[in-house]
Amino acid sequence: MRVTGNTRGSGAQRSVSIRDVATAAGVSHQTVSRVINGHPSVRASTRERVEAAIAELGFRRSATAHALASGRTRAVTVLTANTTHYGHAAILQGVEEAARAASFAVGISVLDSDDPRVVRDALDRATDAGGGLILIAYDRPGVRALHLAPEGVPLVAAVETPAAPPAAGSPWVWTDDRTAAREATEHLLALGHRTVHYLAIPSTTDSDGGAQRTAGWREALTRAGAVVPEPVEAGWTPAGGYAAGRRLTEDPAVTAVLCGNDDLAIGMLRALREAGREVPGDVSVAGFDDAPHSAFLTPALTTVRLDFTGVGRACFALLHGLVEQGDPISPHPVATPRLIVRESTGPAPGSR
Amino acid sequence: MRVTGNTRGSGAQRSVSIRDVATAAGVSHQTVSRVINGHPSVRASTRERVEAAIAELGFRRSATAHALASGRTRAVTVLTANTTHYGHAAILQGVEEAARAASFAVGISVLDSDDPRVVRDALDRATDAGGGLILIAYDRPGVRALHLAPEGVPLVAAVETPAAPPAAGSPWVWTDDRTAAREATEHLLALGHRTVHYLAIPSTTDSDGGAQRTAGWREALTRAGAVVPEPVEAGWTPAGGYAAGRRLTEDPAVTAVLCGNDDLAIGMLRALREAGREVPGDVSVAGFDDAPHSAFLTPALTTVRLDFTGVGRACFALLHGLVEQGDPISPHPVATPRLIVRESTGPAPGSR
DNA sequence: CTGAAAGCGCTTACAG
DNA sequence: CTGAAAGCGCTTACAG
Repeated sequence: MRVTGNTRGSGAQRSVSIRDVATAAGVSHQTVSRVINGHPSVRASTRERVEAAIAELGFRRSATAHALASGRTRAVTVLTANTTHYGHAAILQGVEEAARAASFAVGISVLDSDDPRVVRDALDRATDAGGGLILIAYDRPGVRALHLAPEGVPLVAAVETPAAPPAAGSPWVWTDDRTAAREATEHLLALGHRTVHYLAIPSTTDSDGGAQRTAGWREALTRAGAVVPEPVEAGWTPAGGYAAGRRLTEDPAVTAVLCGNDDLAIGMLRALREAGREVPGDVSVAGFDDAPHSAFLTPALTTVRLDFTGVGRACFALLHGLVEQGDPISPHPVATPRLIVRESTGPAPGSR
Repeated sequence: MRVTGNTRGSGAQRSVSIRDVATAAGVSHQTVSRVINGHPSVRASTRERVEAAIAELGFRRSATAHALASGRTRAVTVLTANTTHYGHAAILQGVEEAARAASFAVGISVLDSDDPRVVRDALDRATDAGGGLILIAYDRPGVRALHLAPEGVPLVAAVETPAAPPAAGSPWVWTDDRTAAREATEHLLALGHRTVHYLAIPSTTDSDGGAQRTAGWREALTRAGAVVPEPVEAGWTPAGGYAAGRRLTEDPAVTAVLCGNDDLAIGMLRALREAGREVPGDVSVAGFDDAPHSAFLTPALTTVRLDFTGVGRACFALLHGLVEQGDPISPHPVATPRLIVRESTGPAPGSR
């Protein structure tokens, strides 16, 4: 869109440049540049005159010209497979919040599939804009983007809990899902359940030790000497949880189900209800996320609260440090997840 | 961030310019510009050479330089009060989808409050980037932004259903909430309920006839000769619906409640449950939105499906037409909402 | 402390 | 059909 040359009477139009300000203040455009960049070596009186002219003319620096001339784009773009899932949306919110505080613009680009061409194209477009990249690598498209991202582009990723401590310099942020899954499972075990079944979100870690949410669950089971059932992958949505849940409800031995996210738990709850099984009387259900509505479900959902907004903020902070001060990257987990016990989990049937 | 001058061995670095391509192809950078812009007057053989050079060097046009030189930024930024509410997130998804298809970048800026300074600041920052604006004006911050937006900046807004047909040239997109609310209310009335109570989301229309969702509800009631209870404003969240719901449940005359969105309905459902009232046996509840989990609640929620993604796509299409072809703006509603009857609504108690 | 010059990577007229 | 020149609105050294 044309942003130059059409100053309407209304005024809010961009068109006043650094040169206009310079003329009005009786200095060179150079000096105006120094003032807007907070350069120290400007006489106080000069600075004041320039600032007055800026205020009067309503000058705003062109982000475009600044980016081109300086080689630094004050922007990040987040690549994500989805904007409507609670976790993804909350991360975006966190990024935006932190970016705004630092006067960075935030772009968004959604990854439609994990087709390499699609992902590469998204990466290219995000890179074209200049600025850094934040990847939400919780799913296949995101992980693919992480693998395909070009060298040299500043980048931070929100990832699943890594199996092993990542190499220093890996620009990763995560929550400690393994511990969280273990605790949730232990909670269920302590309630007298013989074992805990697991409805998994799709795993993204093909090779290196598997998903840590799954690992934490398995660990708790193993420690307790419980049978470890086959985890069932259910996707991300309530519909997925429902479909997988219907199969699980056919097995009377199932008395406790841990779900990879709250949406899955909602589907599971529904499947249980249709099968005539009481929650938590017959079956206990726990989720992951603590989405805003989870506390208001009936039964209110026991779930692991994950600080997605914090993950978003941390991603931005890391990236910002990287591009502004050239900070060394240290991969790090963000705030520990916390188990919120509500109504959907209870004593195993016949355990008392 | 620095995007120039550091071509790592890995290659994916930006640094090859139009001039590099020109040299490689043995033409002027001018001609390269023509080729990448699809200008017709380039000899086929020349074009091929240039295209080969582009492919070989991995050239990508700098969006920044293009924007500065041409005065057109191929980008839109969406201003919204929230990214986690389903409706807002789905609109964003729709915008992104359409923008991607048109090779536009999409930025996002969240409006923290309706404080004019905050809103003006967000508007300024969004404008600095160049490109057009899409406002989600479903709430006070968004409506404030609509009022405060500078003239001359290309802009489209997703708005509540206007009370009167807007002036030609108003860059607005909406769903027909009035009809939708009327139909949902009629559905409840047809079930034998004496009247329908209304849990409202905050209205943004101060002056011009009030919220159309409310108006549609009122209209249905009036036509049926039913008592019109005072609508109760409940915010946007499940917590808000719950709080307002608790008050409503104290009134035994309440047998049907229409909620301004599904989150409110979830809170209402919870309040009813705690009060020991059956749904739909004692009280019927209907929502607005048809969020993905609404079909899986117990009871599954009767609700009005709103095509938020379609709204997002329409917003972009309008804006795109405006900035690219200078299309005249025609304000228009998007796909008609549809009532989805599920389990949470049923015959009035004692009506049969 | 401040200004004149050159340049960021493109596009836009203007010539030919 | 193609090239040389000027310019978009800034910043970055370089002088003084």
